[in-house]
Amino acid sequence: MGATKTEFYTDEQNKLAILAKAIGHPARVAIIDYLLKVNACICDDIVNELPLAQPTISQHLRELKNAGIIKGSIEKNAICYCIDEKSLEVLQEYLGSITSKIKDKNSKFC
Amino acid sequence: MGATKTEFYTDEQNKLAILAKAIGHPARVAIIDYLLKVNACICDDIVNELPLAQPTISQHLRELKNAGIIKGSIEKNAICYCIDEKSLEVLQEYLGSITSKIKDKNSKFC
DNA sequence: AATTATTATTGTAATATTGCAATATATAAA
DNA sequence: TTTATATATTGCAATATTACAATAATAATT
Repeated sequence: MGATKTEFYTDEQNKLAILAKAIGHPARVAIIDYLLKVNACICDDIVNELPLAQPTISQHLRELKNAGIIKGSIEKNAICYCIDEKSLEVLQEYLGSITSKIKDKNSKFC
Repeated sequence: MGATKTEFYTDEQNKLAILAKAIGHPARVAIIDYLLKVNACICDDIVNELPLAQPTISQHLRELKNAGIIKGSIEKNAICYCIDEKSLEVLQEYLGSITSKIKDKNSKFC
């Protein structure tokens, strides 16, 4: 026990869960916010911005990257990270479809 | 170590992370999908729908409820769960603001 | 080549999550 | 009141996540 039964769910359900999970930590929300604020790619500035050690930031960046939320490219001797809006749109559209479905049906069930 | 440094982040960052985290498990995505499919409130039908034991479902429902994603009301001798679109909209709008910001700036940084 | 700066990896401790059996609770029906 | 039905709680084992120190790897600079 203890392990998620990934194989039971649809690919879409798993994909959405992976995306949401990646955003599901305040440090990673803060990283996303920071990447937006500075308008682009940042490297170890994040380490100075957040109260976390460099390996921890690196770990969070990897998780965001694995989920497809950010992408990184080599820039001089640093790595340049920025947001990949495509995957965020997937999640956004999912949420949008839910809220619009509920509104369409104007359901007042509970 | 091991504990998230919640107190450092803004309330909004923590709130968004809690919402996203709640969606960040395929079982909970499946529960949301099912609640939508049957168009309303469901009780232990979820237990028959998903490959998880009743206590596990109950636990996932509690997490969705704590995050404000679903709400439950007592209905006969069962409890009637359905989606509370308000909190999903918060997350949706956050994601929307990100993607539109990126598109506005038409940034090609990496 | 040695130094510096930036990011990644490894190992590990603390904590959190996932899942379930067993049990408890609560309400409806008999 | 007993029985059946639906949901919640507790306790526990397995697994995953979070965070960091130490170290490695990589690339630019001197």
